[in-house]
Amino acid sequence: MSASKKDGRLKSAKAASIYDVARESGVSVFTVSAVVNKKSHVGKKLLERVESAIQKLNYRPNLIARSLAKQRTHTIGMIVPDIANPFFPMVVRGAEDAAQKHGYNLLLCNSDDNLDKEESAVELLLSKRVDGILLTKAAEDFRPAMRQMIKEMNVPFVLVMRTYPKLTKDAVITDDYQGAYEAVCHLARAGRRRIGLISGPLKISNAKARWQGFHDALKAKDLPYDPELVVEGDYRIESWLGIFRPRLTTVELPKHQLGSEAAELLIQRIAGDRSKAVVRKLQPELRVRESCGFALHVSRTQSHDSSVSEPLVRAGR
Amino acid sequence: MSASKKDGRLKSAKAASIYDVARESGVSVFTVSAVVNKKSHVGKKLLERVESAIQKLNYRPNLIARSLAKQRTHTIGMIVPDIANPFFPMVVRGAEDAAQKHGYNLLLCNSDDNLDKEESAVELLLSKRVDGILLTKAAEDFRPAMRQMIKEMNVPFVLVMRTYPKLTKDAVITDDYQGAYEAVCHLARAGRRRIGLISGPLKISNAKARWQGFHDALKAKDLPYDPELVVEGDYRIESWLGIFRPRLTTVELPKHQLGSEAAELLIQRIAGDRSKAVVRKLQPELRVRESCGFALHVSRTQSHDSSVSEPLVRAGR
DNA sequence: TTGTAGGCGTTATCAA
DNA sequence: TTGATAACGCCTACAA
Repeated sequence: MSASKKDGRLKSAKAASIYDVARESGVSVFTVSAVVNKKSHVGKKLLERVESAIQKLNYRPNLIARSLAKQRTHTIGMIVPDIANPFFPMVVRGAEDAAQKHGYNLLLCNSDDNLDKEESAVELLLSKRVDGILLTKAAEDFRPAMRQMIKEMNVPFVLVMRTYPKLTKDAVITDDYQGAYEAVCHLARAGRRRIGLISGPLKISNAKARWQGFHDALKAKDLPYDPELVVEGDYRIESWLGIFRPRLTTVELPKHQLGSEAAELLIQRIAGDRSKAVVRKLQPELRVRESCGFALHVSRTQSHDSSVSEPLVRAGR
Repeated sequence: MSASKKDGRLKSAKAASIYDVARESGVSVFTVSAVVNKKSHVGKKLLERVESAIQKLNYRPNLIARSLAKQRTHTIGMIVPDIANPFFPMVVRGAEDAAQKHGYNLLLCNSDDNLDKEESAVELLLSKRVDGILLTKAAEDFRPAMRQMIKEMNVPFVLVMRTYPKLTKDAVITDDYQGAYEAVCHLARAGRRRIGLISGPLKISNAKARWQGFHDALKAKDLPYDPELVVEGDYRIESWLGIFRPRLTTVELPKHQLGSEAAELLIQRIAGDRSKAVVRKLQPELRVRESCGFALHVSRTQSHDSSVSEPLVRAGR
């Protein structure tokens, strides 16, 4: 009676259930459940029998059934505009790291910044009974129907990169204005007088905020604003940027942190935290490079992210 | 009896179930189920009653319960080494597109090319009863325990980017040898004599295959092999590459296709296709740039992917 | 410490 | 065309 042969027979059969284990070890399902979940003390004898039965049948708890019984899936839904857009992988990674740490998994959806896709993704995630949703936006704004959903939703919801004034939901965003402002100030202090900006499309609120910070800082420092030095690039430009000579001074968005903080916040809510909604503003990191004349590294966050950079401020001579 | 008030009350309550809908509309759960799934003809009267009840209660089928009953989750598990590695986002996007098209979702895991994490990810996915698994590898090889699991697994399994000789499982990989070989031949035909290679770490089989193709092609074309012209970069180098002047000729891996074909294959298996395992070798696309003296675009695949490039062959003068 | 039985929200079988 | 009712695999009072 070689086990391998027996296993071979069972191969294409259904996976063993808690009942199979109970039968095999001659105990009740309760006992098996207690063993599997390490709850309630189980006598040594039974424990051993159950454990060997589990081994023998290669039993693996069915998390779907557990989810149904406990009304918890330990799954987080994450909607991003496009995972292939270089901005998001690190955000997703941050979220996954935090999720993983707390025993959660990520169900990933791409919305292409298309409001219909976004809505149906939310619908789907709700039907799949995820414990919470991370909604990441790049360009498009919220549609009334979506705002309504978000408001009435009774599963936790954390917005990433976007929010709107009257929203009473959690959000994790970057302090774009401040990041640009400080970058300009820094360059000005370094004696630069012709400071330019490479940013994303100005119709996007983040890019607009950056421009505003850039603009206000110039004014504060009594420097001229020269439209010629403002480039409204698309986001793909960013991965160029580290190799220009002289290398450009940039403002790095804490992408990994963006994802991980959002996930942490979400998980806190899932755990039952009913305190007032928060909007967490993350500070970008100024990465000073040769373009500003000397190498100084000002770290304002403990960002994980150091591979790809979000372009922002550039100094000419 | 304003509906909004009633909804307000129900807000933090549990979501409506099929029983609630049945009660509300005075029919059996069967009828509701039939309406929801558009199966079995339901009389016009009942249909209307059920539909309005669904509307009123904001009923949303519980896909967890459905999964348990149907033994299908419509979820695919996808394991990647690191979504933040620029190679993978497009692969994941390809998989997601194909999955989405067939009504599947993606549960994403990062393995960091760490065999323990990889194994526990597989375990978890199996426990979550995903319908199939997409395993993407970059560097590490398969561990015996893993090979065993893959072999005995009774959920479909498609390997991406890696396989091994005796494996009798589906895989989608790139024809690295051929890609490099043809690129060199092309450059040689264009009259180039000093041809160099920028590749990934040579301990990785793909990079090795590329080097081999590069090497063999040089030999076939009677060109000298100069170790000085071979750079063993890491993969991050690739996103630089489009802006060098003269721009380098590269071999693009069909990343999106890699993901989508793998997912399509997997879904086919999930649907019950029991035919012999296949190893699909995707042909890379040679992107000819100034570095080879003229601009010709040779397309060998219908790859979606045109944003970031996988560096490969470079011609000097 | 261990067992029994009901519930979680669907689908599916078999009658009516 | 509809309606009961038993799975699906797990958790969890409540009992023993």
